[in-house]
Amino acid sequence: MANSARNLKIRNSSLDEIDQALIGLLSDNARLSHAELARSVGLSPPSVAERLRRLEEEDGVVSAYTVELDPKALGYTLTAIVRIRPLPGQLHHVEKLLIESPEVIECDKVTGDDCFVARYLLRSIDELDPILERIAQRAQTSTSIVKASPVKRRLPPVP
Amino acid sequence: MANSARNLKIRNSSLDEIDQALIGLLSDNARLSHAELARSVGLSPPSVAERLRRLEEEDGVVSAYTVELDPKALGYTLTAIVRIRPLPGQLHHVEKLLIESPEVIECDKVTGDDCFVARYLLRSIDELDPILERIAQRAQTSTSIVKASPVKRRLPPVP
DNA sequence: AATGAAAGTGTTTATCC
DNA sequence: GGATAAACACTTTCATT
Repeated sequence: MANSARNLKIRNSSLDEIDQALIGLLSDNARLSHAELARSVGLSPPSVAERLRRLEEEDGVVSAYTVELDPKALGYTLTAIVRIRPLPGQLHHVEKLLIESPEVIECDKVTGDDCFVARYLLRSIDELDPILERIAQRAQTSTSIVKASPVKRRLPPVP
Repeated sequence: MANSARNLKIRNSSLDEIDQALIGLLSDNARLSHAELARSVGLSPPSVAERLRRLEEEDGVVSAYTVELDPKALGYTLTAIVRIRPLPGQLHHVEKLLIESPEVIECDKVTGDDCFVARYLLRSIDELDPILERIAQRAQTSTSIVKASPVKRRLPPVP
């Protein structure tokens, strides 16, 4: 599976051009049929199905097919990146608070003075202060508002 | 489309339970067939197709179907979050450098002292210093290594 | 908004190379 | 690893409610 001998092959050499093409096509539209993919890469549909099975189950390179939602269309007009340094003894409370906040769409625990880096989706700037006030009881925070996203979330380079 | 009168409906009221269920099912597996989705939500396949068309084209809530790749399976063992403050006059050079670096999988331009927050995927810790050295000519940086991800990238809350 | 029917496509399994 | 063929399943369009 993902940690088998075959995996070493991927880390050390690379996926062939057809696998790369399949990943590229699916990253643009994960709902393309095997038949459509097959026409694009010049293989038969069963061959495409077998390659995808290997990418998913053997190599573990493809971990999921998912949907992207447009935050704006859902009314989220603002993204904030908040660095959070819990006060002594508050680390677990803070981590739990972040995990249980649905407006936190991503949170990493990092080295350095700031323990957490969280990404918040907000409906308006008015939501920010109450959120920070709640954390302020347990942590120091440093907030940045996202003005633009020069690199929107993209795939890891495929070797 | 995404900015029509219908969009106001979504911002102010909400998607119904079936639309929410469809989004939930597709977020787990974007390749589910209309037939499978229809069985799960208790509608016919053409009704599911029509609802998805509206979510995509009219509401603009569903913006894409995509694939997730496992960074580990591709040999990326480390994630770094780097805050970057360009030196005077270097802002555009720095932004271009970030956009053109494939190891940067996400970068936001933010308010505050740090101008950019970039997420790097690295094959080993040895890659970090050369990357930072290159930026150091044009910007001050502050680097955090990701130790854990209490909240992995998740969808915006659907009202 | 949703349905059923029908025509057109797509998927999957087995077999062969 | 890949192809073909055949049985089965799904998608899409349209008329209907």
